[in-house]
Amino acid sequence: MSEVQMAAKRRAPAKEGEERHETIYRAVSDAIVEQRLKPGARLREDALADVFNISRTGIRKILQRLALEQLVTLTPRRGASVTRPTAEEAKDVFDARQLIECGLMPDVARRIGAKEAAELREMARQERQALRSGQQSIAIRLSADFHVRLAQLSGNATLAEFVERLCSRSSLILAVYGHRGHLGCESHDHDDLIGYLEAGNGERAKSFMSRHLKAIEASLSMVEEEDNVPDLQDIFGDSGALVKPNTRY
Amino acid sequence: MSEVQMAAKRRAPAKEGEERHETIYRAVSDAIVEQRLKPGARLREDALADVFNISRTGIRKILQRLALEQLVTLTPRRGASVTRPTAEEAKDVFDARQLIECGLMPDVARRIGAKEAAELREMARQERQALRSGQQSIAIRLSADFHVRLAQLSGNATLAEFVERLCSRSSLILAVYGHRGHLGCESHDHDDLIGYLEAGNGERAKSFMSRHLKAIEASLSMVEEEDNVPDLQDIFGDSGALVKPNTRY
DNA sequence: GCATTTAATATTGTATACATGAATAGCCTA
DNA sequence: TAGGCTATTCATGTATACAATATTAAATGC
Repeated sequence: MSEVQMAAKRRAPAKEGEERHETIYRAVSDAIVEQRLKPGARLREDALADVFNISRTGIRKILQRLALEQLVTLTPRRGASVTRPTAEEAKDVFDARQLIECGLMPDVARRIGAKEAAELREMARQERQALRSGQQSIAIRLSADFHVRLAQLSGNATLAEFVERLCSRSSLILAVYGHRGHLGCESHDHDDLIGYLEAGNGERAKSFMSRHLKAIEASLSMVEEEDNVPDLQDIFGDSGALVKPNTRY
Repeated sequence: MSEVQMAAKRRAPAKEGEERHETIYRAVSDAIVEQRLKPGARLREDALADVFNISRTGIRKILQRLALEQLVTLTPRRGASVTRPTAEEAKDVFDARQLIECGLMPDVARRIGAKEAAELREMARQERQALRSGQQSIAIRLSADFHVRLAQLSGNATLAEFVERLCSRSSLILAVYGHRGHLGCESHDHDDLIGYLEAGNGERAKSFMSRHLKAIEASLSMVEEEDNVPDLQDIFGDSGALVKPNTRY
């Protein structure tokens, strides 16, 4: 049993229904964002229900929420699986982040205070630490958290929620298209950004954020991964016929 | 089972589950957007289940989706009701529209063709017609449809979806804070906008959209409606003590 | 031996029954 | 008669049973 499952089970008994569902939602969401559940992975209702000790009813509710956030894909009569973002979706997501996150920087610069800046620095520190200790998945999530917190500081809850969704999906995109060893966010980018914001320089922060996001996007290798069930005919073509069947499988 | 229910069941025939749910979702969503279901209205699961001849299970699924889109508010153990947007939410929504819709105009101007322009003009025409014939609720929805279609033309599905949600919520905001007789969108604004877009003048379209949205927002009367259970202490304060109890209620 | 059809199995879709908690009405008391 | 308490009613939360469909395995024909 994985750590997620164990943790969830330990937490399971003493919680009220409402909070319980939220906990499970976070557990699944985190597992996806941190790539412990990889794109394409099937999420069977029974299995999840067993793991979290609730009935399928509750699981379905959570899966639907995740589906609306586009972290999982719900195929009728086929069930749920972790979304595998396409290259086009990846482009859309990063374009959206350019528009929204950059657009928010002036507002953030206007509203940020010493307390908020300190909080952000602490988040950036944790992120660096995770990177140093090789916990790349954790680092990805912390990075997303940083961007979300930033958006929240703009004071616009609606746009902050959009950014939250975009960051979740970005984590998924990084998980699929990112190079191992080269995490999206450069180590000190976030600290630099905080500096500009704290100095009240919204425009500087805006252009920095733009470059920051462009850098992340540029670091991706946008090759669509093979299907789970690859079209062998397509892969081997005629040459495949030259090989005896059982030498490969 | 009563005869009425039997008859209704016979009537409800040929749709597949998937499509059926989508139909019901649209029915409820439209009713909310068109103000046939007013903010604050309770949406009892049994009642909806009866109306649409499905079990509460399906209704709950739909209510949850609407809740995630913030068209309905789900209060634990109290059920669902049509969301009553606060003034702050209204501001957030219109700020978000400023950022996103205006930001999309250059893209739209680049991608729009004769066919798309014609389609938009037809939508604008229908909207004017609805206005002329006094169908204000319909006009509000058509206006939202116009803005959504526009966003879709940008080619960014993610941002288009955001705009869709913002427009739905805007309809709710208009329903609550809008003056009767003064619909948000001026009659010919949309036609003018199409002109700029078709001319490929993205920057002009952008600034026009900005003014257009500002005009809508400015037309609202942002007075929060009284609560269902007003805080009398807060309202009357000390002066309330000077009045004999039974002269007011 | 391979392909195609058919049976078995597994998984999701839907409805319903029961449990839990909230709102309400009636009752009792002061 | 007003205030508070209790019992009833009503609505939602949750689990489970059953139905429908997809997947897998087996069997049969070519």
